[in-house]
Amino acid sequence: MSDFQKYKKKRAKQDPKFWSGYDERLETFKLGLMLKQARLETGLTQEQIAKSLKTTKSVVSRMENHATDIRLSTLEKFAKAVGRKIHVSLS
Amino acid sequence: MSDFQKYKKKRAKQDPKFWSGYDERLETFKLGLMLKQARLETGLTQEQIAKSLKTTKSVVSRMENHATDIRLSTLEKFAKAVGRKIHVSLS
DNA sequence: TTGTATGTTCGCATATGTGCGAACATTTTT
DNA sequence: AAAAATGTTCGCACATATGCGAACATACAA
Repeated sequence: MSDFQKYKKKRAKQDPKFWSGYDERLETFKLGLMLKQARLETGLTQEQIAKSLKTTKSVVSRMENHATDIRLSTLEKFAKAVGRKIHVSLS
Repeated sequence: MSDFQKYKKKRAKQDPKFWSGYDERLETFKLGLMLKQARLETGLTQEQIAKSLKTTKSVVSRMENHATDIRLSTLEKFAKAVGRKIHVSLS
């Protein structure tokens, strides 16, 4: 079962209306999940990332979970901490 | 001569130090340029985009030129106005 | 040149993301 | 089970992007 499915199931239990058609929320969640995946692939904890970013673990957690909207600079910082780069494109 | 080169030349005349090695500024400029290109391809004016976004042309101009940092939601709005979608990825 | 459309820059007010610590929850380890 | 490590959530203060109008600049057309 993927992280995505896990989250969906768990969240649906707490809040049945969560998945009732909010595309935007889905998108922002997927972004947070992307960040989480990237972090997990490095094997680092949120606290280690936080230290690298000179911030706290609560900030990192919010990025991965509740970031409704996010600045490009914030994305770039996170990417740097996990040794990657952000790419933005239009299609 | 590309838009990029045009801008560089013009800006260098006004402010000789502008291009002295600020990668981040270069990146954000390139993002604004990407937005501008996308708009020009549609043949729309900034004011038309602005109307579509229910805002003013000054806002659109800033996005294309001076946006140092920018929110994902702002990018998405602009993309929508030019009939595109934003894609964000990590590499 | 004179006007007209388009684009840029400038404060200022407002909205909202960000940084932080503390309390709590969850998972893992011993 | 108990402890330790890791992750989540909540307020609050602060930083900064965003929205706006007005003045100015630039490009194009009559």
